[in-house]
Amino acid sequence: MHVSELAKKAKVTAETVRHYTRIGLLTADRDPHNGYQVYNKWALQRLQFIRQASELGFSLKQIEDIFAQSDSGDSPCPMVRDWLRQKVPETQAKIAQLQAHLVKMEAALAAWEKMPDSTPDGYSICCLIEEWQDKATTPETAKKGDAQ
Amino acid sequence: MHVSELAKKAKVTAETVRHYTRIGLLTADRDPHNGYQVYNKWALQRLQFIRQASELGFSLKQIEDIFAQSDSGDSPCPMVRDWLRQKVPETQAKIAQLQAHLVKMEAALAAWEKMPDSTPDGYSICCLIEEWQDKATTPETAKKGDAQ
DNA sequence: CTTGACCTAGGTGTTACCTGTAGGTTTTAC
DNA sequence: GTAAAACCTACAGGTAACACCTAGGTCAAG
Repeated sequence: MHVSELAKKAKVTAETVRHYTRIGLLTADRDPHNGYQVYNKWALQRLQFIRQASELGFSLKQIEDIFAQSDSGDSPCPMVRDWLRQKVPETQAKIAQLQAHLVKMEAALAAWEKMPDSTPDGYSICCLIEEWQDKATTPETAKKGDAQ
Repeated sequence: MHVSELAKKAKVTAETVRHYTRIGLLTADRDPHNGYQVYNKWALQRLQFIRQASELGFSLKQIEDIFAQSDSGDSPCPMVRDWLRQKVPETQAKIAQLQAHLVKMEAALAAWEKMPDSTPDGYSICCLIEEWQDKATTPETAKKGDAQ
């Protein structure tokens, strides 16, 4: 099958398929007739695997490593397990951060119902965002974990 | 103050300050003596604003727009409010997705305690990830049905 | 006067794609 | 029976939001 067909089957864009092919995550034969990329069913399986892993938060680089391990005849499972164990607390942290933001946003939206729009006066840019700086900057939730 | 001092005060890296300056989010005077960038307290305020907005999920592009609006004498508040209103459901969706992943990961880790590592056999790449494909993907989402 | 900490500019690297261009192929229309 | 429309392809370059690197200029201390 060609790029688009494979893409449809895996519910990704054709460009994504090309991207994965470019970086070597997928391999394809060439149709001698027109030079098109031709994928087989193993490519579909790999692609589905990539999407699964990707959705779980694995980077394409890591997925490449998994494939390399697998292709060299070793089980990638222990590696994957280790990564996942790391990912659990990371994901929890991300969720916590997003939830904090959500709370901020909702509080802000609620508060702003009563606040007038502030015209910039040289002191403040947008009271809507600055307001929170005072109340909302997390005192104990150090956000140094932002920089990855 | 120079780059590093400003960076320290806002708890970002000097590179970040330079980046924001390069793209015009921050402005600086030049020390005529040596050509160093010199920031004032308004720059610090803007930088803190950028960080606040950024953490709320605004892109630098959007922040640029907020500044442009603000600098042209109009209140950016209505714009910001609208964006935030959009962001709330988006954030909720992200949280839901992450939580789903978390559940998957934890379930997988638990299940894998009892599963053997699979050596690649040509059929499967890593059972640890593939296993879930069956359980975790929406059951009715049959992936055939292509009219080709 | 050298060491080390800081600064400059511009450039490439990163991640995971997306967009744009130029052209080949297949289908539909007359 | 051919010509335009519709759809496909490949490859180059762009995007966000920085980080890092090169190669050098500057400044206070020893």
